[in-house]
Formats: sequence, structure tokens, C-alpha cells
Amino acid sequence: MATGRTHRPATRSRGIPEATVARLPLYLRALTALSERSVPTVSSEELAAAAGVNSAKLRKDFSYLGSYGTRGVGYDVEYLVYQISRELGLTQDWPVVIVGIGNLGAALAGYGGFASRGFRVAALIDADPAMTGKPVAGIPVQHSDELEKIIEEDGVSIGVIATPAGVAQQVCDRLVAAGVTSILNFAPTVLSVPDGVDVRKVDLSIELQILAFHEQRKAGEESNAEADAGAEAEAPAVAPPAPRGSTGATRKGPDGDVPAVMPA
Amino acid sequence: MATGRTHRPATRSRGIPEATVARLPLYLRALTALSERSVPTVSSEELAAAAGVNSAKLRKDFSYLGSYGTRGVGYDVEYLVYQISRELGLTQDWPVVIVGIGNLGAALAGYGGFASRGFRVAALIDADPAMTGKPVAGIPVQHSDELEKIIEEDGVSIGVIATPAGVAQQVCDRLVAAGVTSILNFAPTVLSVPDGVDVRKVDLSIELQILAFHEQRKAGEESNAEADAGAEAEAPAVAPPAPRGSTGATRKGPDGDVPAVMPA
DNA sequence: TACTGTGAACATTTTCACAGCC
DNA sequence: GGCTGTGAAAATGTTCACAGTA
Repeated sequence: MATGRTHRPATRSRGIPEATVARLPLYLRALTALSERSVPTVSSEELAAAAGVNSAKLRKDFSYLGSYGTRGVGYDVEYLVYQISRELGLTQDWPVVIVGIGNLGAALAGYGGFASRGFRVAALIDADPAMTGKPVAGIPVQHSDELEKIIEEDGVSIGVIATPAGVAQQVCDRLVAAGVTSILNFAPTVLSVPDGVDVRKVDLSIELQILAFHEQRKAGEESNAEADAGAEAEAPAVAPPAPRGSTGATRKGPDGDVPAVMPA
Repeated sequence: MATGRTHRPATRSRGIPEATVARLPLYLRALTALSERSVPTVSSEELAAAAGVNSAKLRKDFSYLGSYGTRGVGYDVEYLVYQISRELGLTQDWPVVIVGIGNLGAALAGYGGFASRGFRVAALIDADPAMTGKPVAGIPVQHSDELEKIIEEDGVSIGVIATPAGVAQQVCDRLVAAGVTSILNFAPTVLSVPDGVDVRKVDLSIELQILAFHEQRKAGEESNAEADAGAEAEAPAVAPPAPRGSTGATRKGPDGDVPAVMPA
């Protein structure tokens, strides 16, 4: 079809903040665990602890969904599970294709929470003919020639890209052309997609780098008398290249003058 | 001396906003690509496009690092690569342990951007004795009994948890007890850690659920005359449980009264 | 001229604190 | 009494728009 969502009439969705949406799956997981233990009700404080957020935030989040709690008591676990599932669109089963069945793709295919909570692996797809027919997590891998057919026949609207970075964009283009409108991208590339297609990215090295940033800060903080415990910078492996044509005297650091990386 | 930054007067870290930190790896990747193509300079506009952000944001982000550009020209690619690398703490090599060598752990071990950009896989660890000694991505798997020893001897401060959810917390506890202060968690659990330890989480099913939320919105918007194209809810698999002792009449939806999921 | 760097406006998100209800 | 729901305040993040400058 490729028609549809042309305009999007200013009403930019029925105001659930994006930050809240991103936390709903967290709440849902915590609630599901409570439900399995047959816990009937839960307070915002308890649930917040289980989900790893603070209770004020949780209550605010829930207030965007509606008034689903009972003052003086808390929230009915089953009822909330249902409401959040519905809000997230998990009362239906979304067929998903995974493209690129390497170690990562295989891991995703075998991921438990997949089949269970609202998603169904419609197909595993790989470009390598040697993979074709091989069952991974019980599902036979199909060749990428079949991609368009599968998407159209199964009405797949969510695709997962677990290919090498080099082919991610072309896989993405094919997915979109065939009708996929939501993509989860594990390849370390920026994908460009037309309006109306959502892309979310999961990137190991980015997460690690963010950790390294904070780790470095910690190291810098504790060293003081402990000195360089094999960590803090000095004699960097990479020579600091001067900006072209600079005298090297005027560079301004964020809070005054060139900080750190000054080997005395 | 190796001292220097002695005081750090309460200044809760030298104010680089968290949102900016999270984007630095993106810029770094784009810059590295340019560097490999021997591009000498780049404008905020070009770099922003390559990184998938807008240029005002990028300039603002860089302004927190210092004045590293040249008006009328742009940014020196090599110089920026160095400055961002340093800021992220990537001019040193961080040893990392990966715990849990299933498909996911193996995928992480083999991840290219790993060894290259500032990180070194110090050890692969698995609880299964059958795995011990088996090389994965060229590195022999070690038994979890060795965990503490490895961490202490190698001065590992970053750990990656790729185990099943059930054992993630205990693995986490052991990592922390042994000296790890930054954890990247792939298990679908909330980890509790003492102050001073950073945890970042990567969670497939959360990302998928966020996509499903938006996907559902799209479906809801276009359908109207298109009706139920096998997607929109109705006759939900899960019966909507009423909150205990409710008459079912007073529930309030977010903008008035029970919206959506109303089969006419 | 063509670009960066940045105050100031705007938008979103978090937190506080307390009124309202069971 | 205990807990939710929510305005209002505070903090954080984004965008605008333009002064400054190589």
C-alpha cells in the first residue's frame, strides 16, 4: 500500500510522553513477575523498587495512562498488566523478521521474552546460501531472496537488522520498500529511512564508551594520593594532533585552560 | 606528580551533560569514518548528517568540550577524534570481562568495534565446565571460578553480563565484590548495585515493545476506513480484568473516557 | 563569506509536596 | 493512615537565531 500516514494532523499522538513509553516495558516486566507470584496488588513504592525507578516518576507515568490505582491500597497487578500491555500494543502478536543470522541473530532468535510477550518470529533471513534451511532456535533460516515475499505475505511491520554494518542500509531499504515501518538496528550504522518509519538502535560499543567515560571520571576522582594506578591518561598512545595552523597556545578548555592530559 | 586535578571542589563532574556524553560515541564513529577517508575537515552540518543529529545540537555538544572548531572552516577531523577519544577515556585500553558465553556472549566477544576502539577483552567467562578452554572468537573461555582472580590480576573495571536473567544478580554481586565498577547488563533484570557502580542496560524486548507502541499508533491512525487489517485490537486474548470491586463504570481514560479498544 | 560558539527561548522530563480518596 | 494522582517547581535537554571571527 505505502499510502497512509501522509499528514499526521498536528495531534502528535495522544500525549504519552516518550520517556514514559520507554519505561512501560520495565513496569510490565516487574508486574508480570508479581503476577506469576500471584501478588494481587502493589504500591507505587514497591513496584518502583522492582522496576528500578522512583515512585514519584512511576505514579506520574501511570497518570498518563489513566487512573488505574486505588488510593490507600495501590495498583491491581492483573489489571495494570492488561492496561500496559494494551497501551504497548502487546495484546496482539507482532510478526517480526530477523535479518542476519550470525551469532547475534541467533541469540535474538533464541531470546525467550521474544515469543512470549507479544512478538512472533515470522522468519529468520540470511544472505548466505549455506545457512538456508538450517534451523536456528527451531526456525529454518530462509534466503534473503525471499525477504519481500515473506514480509508481504505475513504482514510483517517490524524488522530486526543484525547484519554487518556494510549491508545494513541496503537491508533496511529493502525492508522499508516491502512494507516494514519499524526497525530495530543492531548494526553500528546510522540508517536513513523515509518519514513514518521508526528506527531504534542498539549499539554495544556506544554503551561501553559511555561506561568508559564515567569510569574515567571515577579513576580521576579517587587518584589523589593513589596516583596513577595504571589507568589515568598520560603519555597517550595517540599523539594529540594540533589543529591545522594553530600555535597551540590559544585552545580553550571548557573551564579555563587546557585541563588533563598534561604530562607535567 | 601525576596529581594535578587534586581538589575537584564539589563540582559534581566537570559538567558535560549526560545527553551529550551519550552522543559523543556517535560523533566519534562518524569522525573515524571520515578520518579513514582522509577527510581533513568537516562542518557541523556535514558531521551532524553523518551522525544522524541536527547541527545545532552537535555544535552545542562540542561547545561543552571546548572551542575545537574554526569559524568559517569547520572542525579538524583528526583533532576532534583525539579530543573526543580522550574525553571518553578511550586513549587508554579498558580491559573488559564478558560473563556468559552463549550466543550473545559469543557475538559480543567477536564484535569488531570492541578490540579496536579502546576496549580489550580480558576474559570470557562461563559457568558451564563444558565450555572451559573452548576458544570463542580466538579467546579461550575460562570457568567462573576464575572470575575474581582475573578481575584482580588484570585490573578489570568493566564487566559485561550476558548470562540468563536468573543468575545475573549473583554474577553482578561477584563482579562488584571483585572490584568492577561499571557493568553493561544484557540480562533482562534490574540489577541492584552499591553506590559508585554504574550499570547500563541493553534490552531487546524493551526496544521491541517501544517499537510496537509506535507501530500500533500508526496502524490506528491509518485505519479508519481501512478497518481491522489483522492488526488493531478487539477480542483481546487476555480478558480485561476489572480492578477489584469495581463496577467497571468509573474508570477514567487519559483524555476523558475509556478510549481505544472499543469495538464500535 | 561561511562557518562556529552561545545566550536566550522553548520543550521535555523529573522531582516535590500535598490535596483527595479509600 | 496510607496511598494515589497531580499541579507547580526545578532540572535537563533542544532549538533558534545571531554575534563573532577566521
